[in-house]
Amino acid sequence: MDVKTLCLGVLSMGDASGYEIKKVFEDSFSHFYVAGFGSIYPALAELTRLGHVTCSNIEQEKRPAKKVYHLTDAGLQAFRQTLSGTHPHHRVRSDFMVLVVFAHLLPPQRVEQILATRLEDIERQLKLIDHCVSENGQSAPGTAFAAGFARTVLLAGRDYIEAQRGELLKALREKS
Amino acid sequence: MDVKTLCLGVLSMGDASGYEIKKVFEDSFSHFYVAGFGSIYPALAELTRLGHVTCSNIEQEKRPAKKVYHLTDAGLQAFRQTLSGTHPHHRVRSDFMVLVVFAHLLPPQRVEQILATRLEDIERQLKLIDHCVSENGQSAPGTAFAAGFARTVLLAGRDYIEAQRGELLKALREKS
DNA sequence: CGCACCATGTAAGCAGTTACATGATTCG
DNA sequence: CGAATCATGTAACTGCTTACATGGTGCG
Repeated sequence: MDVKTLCLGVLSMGDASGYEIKKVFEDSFSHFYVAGFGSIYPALAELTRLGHVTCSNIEQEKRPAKKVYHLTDAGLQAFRQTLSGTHPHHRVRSDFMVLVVFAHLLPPQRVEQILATRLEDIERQLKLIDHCVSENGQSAPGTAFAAGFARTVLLAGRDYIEAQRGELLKALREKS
Repeated sequence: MDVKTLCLGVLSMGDASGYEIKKVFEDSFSHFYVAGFGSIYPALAELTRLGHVTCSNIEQEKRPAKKVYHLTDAGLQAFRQTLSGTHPHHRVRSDFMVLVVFAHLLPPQRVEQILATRLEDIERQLKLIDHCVSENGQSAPGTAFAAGFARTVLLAGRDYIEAQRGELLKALREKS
């Protein structure tokens, strides 16, 4: 699953500019996919070349002109095709977990800070999800399921850290 | 956090060959970091060049010779340094979530299969973690914390899918 | 007056994946 | 007898990140 495919997905929910697509990535997809301008703009150019999207230049007053992209039938078909052939991977790459595993090589104070930072990040993501859910009144059924899934998993992680942080720090302080 | 750093981490737990390091990645780290031979072998070569590890050729009977790597003091110091400067990111890249969000574009049967596959993957990872925990009697305190965290999060995800799958499929079938 | 937001792009570089290449041993 | 395990590596490719480049508007 690449950025091109995700852009098709965003555009299947309505026309948008590259800048607006980036915002959807940040606001709604950030808990399972991250992408910056450096990958989105080239992806949109390539999709235009392939005929999966069309592009209109929209002049604006008191604002820079923007390029609004629109999903074509061929694009929607290609998106469906890609979804059909995609295995439901779910990969985590967590520096947080690495830091925790090797916590005994760090000052306990630093470990405390790592846990606190992780909790803050979780809280931020929870707020993002709640905001999305309250804003998009009736969206696709999958969106609600995905939001609920993410919420549940984040809450479980938060509660675990809060419940076990004392134990971990005690063990680390005892060993040193 | 790159593969080089992770290799230093594995070697901080004891000498190992590239092949054995790969097994540690698969058995113990797979739920938060994935790496293949194509990144591990070049990483070890680079670490040797940097003096972070030393390498001994060990001939074996009825088995190919292997290169056993050993962490140097400089290597451990470099590892600690890297850990100190690493922000505890926790990024998820989930094709599963993408598929769920756009479930309304797929046949309900396929969605059912996606959820089932995800449940199988979770079950597999849970078994891996339980196996690691039971094998490594008394490891570092961070390892136990990390295993518990991963376990908790996986269980929460599994339970959510099991509780909500019926609702999702009902909604999808109603719309089509 | 400085920062954040709106808006689009390019180019260099890096990390990691995938495929290829080789070959003995052991187990079912 | 075929598949899995043990064992190491290279090379091409891909996909993404980061930094650069530009510039008007609105807010505190």
